Amino acid sequence: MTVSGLAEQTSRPAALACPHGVHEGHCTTCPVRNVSVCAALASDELALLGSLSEDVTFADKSTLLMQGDPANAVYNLTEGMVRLYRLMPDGRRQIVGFLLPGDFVGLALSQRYAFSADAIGPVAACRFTRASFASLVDTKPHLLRRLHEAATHELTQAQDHMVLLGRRNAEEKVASFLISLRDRVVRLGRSAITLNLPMTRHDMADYLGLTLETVSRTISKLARDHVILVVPDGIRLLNPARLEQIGEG
Amino acid sequence: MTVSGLAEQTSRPAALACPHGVHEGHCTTCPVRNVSVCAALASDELALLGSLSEDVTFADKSTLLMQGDPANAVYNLTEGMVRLYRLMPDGRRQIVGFLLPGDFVGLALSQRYAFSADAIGPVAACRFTRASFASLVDTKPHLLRRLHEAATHELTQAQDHMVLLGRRNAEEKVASFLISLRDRVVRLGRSAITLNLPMTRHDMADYLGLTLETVSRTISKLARDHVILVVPDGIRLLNPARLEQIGEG
DNA sequence: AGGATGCGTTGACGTAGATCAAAGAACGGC
DNA sequence: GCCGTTCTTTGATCTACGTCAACGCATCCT
Repeated sequence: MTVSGLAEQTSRPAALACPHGVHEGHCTTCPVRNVSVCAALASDELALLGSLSEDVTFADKSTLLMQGDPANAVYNLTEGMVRLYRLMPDGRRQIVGFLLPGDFVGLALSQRYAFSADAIGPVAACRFTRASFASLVDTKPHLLRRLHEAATHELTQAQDHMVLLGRRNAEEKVASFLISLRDRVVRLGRSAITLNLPMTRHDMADYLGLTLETVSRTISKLARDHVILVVPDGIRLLNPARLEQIGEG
Repeated sequence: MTVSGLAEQTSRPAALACPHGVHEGHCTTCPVRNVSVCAALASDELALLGSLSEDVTFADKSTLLMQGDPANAVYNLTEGMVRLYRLMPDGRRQIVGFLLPGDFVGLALSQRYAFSADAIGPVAACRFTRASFASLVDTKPHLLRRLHEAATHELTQAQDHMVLLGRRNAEEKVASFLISLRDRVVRLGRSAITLNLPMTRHDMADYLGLTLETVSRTISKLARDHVILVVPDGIRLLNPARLEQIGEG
């Protein structure tokens, strides 16, 4: 599903943007050029980082890593979307974040993963072994500094999300979810008025502390009130052949 | 108020305990001996850190720092309790954490504070200027590493709290709040069966995403069910003179 | 002493959102 | 094509928690 019509917001500074101006916006094709670390690295380090990584892909719904597993790898997303979540023993799930291209998974450098992660649709990523990543970090203080900044930024976002979960109603939750996702997508250099939502209502609900029915009703209401415009299938809309079929139908 | 009777839990590892075994448990009298950084510091660095800090106190309800203010200082709590919170424009509040002795405030090393902090009861702390703390960190990679570990640990706790806020009911929220606070106090070397709760019902509610009435009712219910034992005033209970007065009354 | 203030508890009642249920759309497999 | 599965939407109903209100108890101030 795709929604559009979100009012433009004063954009927050791109916290992880490359201060060298070497890269135009985010660089998502290769992790060594990813803005969240590139700025701290010299060219020989970039080469080293590149030699340490390998490209991997994940199918829809496949698992990148599981909560409690030994943290053997660090991933950098290059294509697609990933959900991070915690499961309670009785099956209740809390999604703690969605990852977009350019984001890292498993950066904590702790012994075990604190959450599970799986692919929403096809995903491409760069994989580092934890050992090589950790040893690289050990020898490059400025890289650690970047890492710490990234962790700090995540912490701020986590606090934002606590406010959302604890003190916002359903409509506010859905609205700020759409806006913050829109802002992140914009920072990747994508469209500001149309937003693709590859995750299910269930995913959104588990992210927002709601049920899938409430999410569905709330989105319906936002569309009814003309706050957003729902485009059930953006791909088909943009495909003339299929459009004709719709016209014929 | 004080509660007791919380069942013993398998204790989590003290993530920030001093691995050198130099200190018995937490050292709360002075920040330079605080376990969360001590392990990474040599004696000359400890001395330097000590010379950079100054002891300060805060009265009940006074403000240590405010969201959005320039982050000029880092504090290390030595006595008392502090609440960290975000305010929404309409006054709704989300408490994102309570600090105990040994905890740091303002460690993010970012330009501005991401939350407000104020004292719950009298508080003692050590204060570092941000500049001196940051320059010290700049020259000591291993200290930065400790800092990053601390941030990572906080992030894990933040995710725990998201699960609580998004997917637990009122009774589960209050129960896990009491248990996790108990665990933290135990790690400070204090009593495991009695827990002091200096914050108000309102504070707990704003931490747990509830109203103060629901918190009050839930605690009453836990006491009625003999899950916890509520001691309205532990100080007075332990004071023989006052006890006699109660006996006379 | 007496009034104001803050905090906690409890009751009565209202409601946002959960739960239960049904149906349709899209998709993949055979 | 048909069937099973997954996802979404919508309606009806229920309930956990919020809201409103009253009251008791400390503490503090004058």
